[in-house]
Amino acid sequence: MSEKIDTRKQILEAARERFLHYGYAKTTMSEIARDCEMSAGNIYRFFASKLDIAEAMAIEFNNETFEHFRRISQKASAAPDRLYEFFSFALDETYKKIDSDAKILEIAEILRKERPTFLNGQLAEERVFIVKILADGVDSGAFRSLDAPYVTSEMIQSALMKFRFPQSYSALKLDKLQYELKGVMELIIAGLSSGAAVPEL
Amino acid sequence: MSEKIDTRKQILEAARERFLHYGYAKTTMSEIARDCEMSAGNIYRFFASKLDIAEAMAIEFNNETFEHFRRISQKASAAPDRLYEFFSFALDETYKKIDSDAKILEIAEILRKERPTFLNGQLAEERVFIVKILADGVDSGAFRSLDAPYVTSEMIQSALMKFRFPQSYSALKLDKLQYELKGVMELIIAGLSSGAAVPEL
DNA sequence: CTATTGGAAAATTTATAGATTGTTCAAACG
DNA sequence: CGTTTGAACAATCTATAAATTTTCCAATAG
Repeated sequence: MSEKIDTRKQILEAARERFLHYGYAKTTMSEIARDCEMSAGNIYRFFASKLDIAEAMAIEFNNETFEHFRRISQKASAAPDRLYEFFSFALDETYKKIDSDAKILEIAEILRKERPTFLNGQLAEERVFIVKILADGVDSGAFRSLDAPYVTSEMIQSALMKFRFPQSYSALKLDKLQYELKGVMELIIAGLSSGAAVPEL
Repeated sequence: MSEKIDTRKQILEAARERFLHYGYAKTTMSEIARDCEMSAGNIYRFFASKLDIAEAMAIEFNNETFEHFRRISQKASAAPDRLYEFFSFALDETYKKIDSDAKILEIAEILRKERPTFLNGQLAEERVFIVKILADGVDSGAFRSLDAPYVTSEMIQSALMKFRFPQSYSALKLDKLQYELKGVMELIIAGLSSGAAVPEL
């Protein structure tokens, strides 16, 4: 049973190396299989498709990032600072990873097109951390009380989409994106602040 | 001299009909020229390239929208309402136009790829109206005083990009986009409100 | 002299035949 | 019995030659 898990890991590892080195499109199932000393057909006992290998890779890939997110969301610093640090870290991390390796962008784009729900799932997971920061901020009095913190976290994500997927949504360089993120973040945090007047739209 | 302008208009009109009917890629310079009873080569005395015809079309196209923007920005209603109306109108208008005709999206996408600065110019023009609304809001006391209204308008545009180019930046349907716009707008207007506390980031 | 043309060069697109690849599954294996 | 294979099939990609299109410009027309 643990052997099955090991084989899965082995396939994933072989795929990762190929994908990052040659790109998703340019690596074949046979190549991955050869690296694992098995037949291509056998991979399908562990992954339903090539796309699912990419998805599994992305999940592993994001798990590291989520670990950072958790740490940031649990910091002792003020909620507004944590909220900014959260998105600031996400921008730097994502931008640098993709910038260092065009192959990562290829996989990200493919998943965005072929597995649109996967991305939504990832965003939903991130919302957990955002909601935590919002709740802390409300408790500490830094933020006004929120009718629906979960919905608010969706709106924050919506406004900051451009910075969460920098290379997909714009062609701006990191420093320009950082500058803009800071500006938008100031507006959002001001909008969450205790004194802010929520309009009736 | 007025004849030159007329010819230009004629080319533009012929191109518009072809582009909207058959799409940008599927109409050729010869077809446009034939409609105008001239040779393809002669078009180049009026437009430097086929792309420039599309760009000129987009400018005309946007001028109508800008007229609406101007009207909204000059309304008597409260500044926050005008700000919301501005982006709400932009969303509805853009979404419906593109939804009614896939050819318009084709042109928009081509301009986005081949003429990235053109789009920036259009956004800059829109900022004039946003700055006006912001200034009015500051004067009336609805908004807090702003260090740099122009920069603030850039940040607002950045946060609302998704709604300004709905079909390019997401696959959401109009009602979902309207719902999200309202939520993000509430946050932004709250962030602009007199009581809002601007953080030091 | 300017306006316009028609054809030629360069760039791009289309078509398609051939090869490759993702995926399935009956048969072989351990 | 559960694993694994390798051949088969459909889908996709590649290469490239032919055709089309954009763009330019020397020659022509007015």
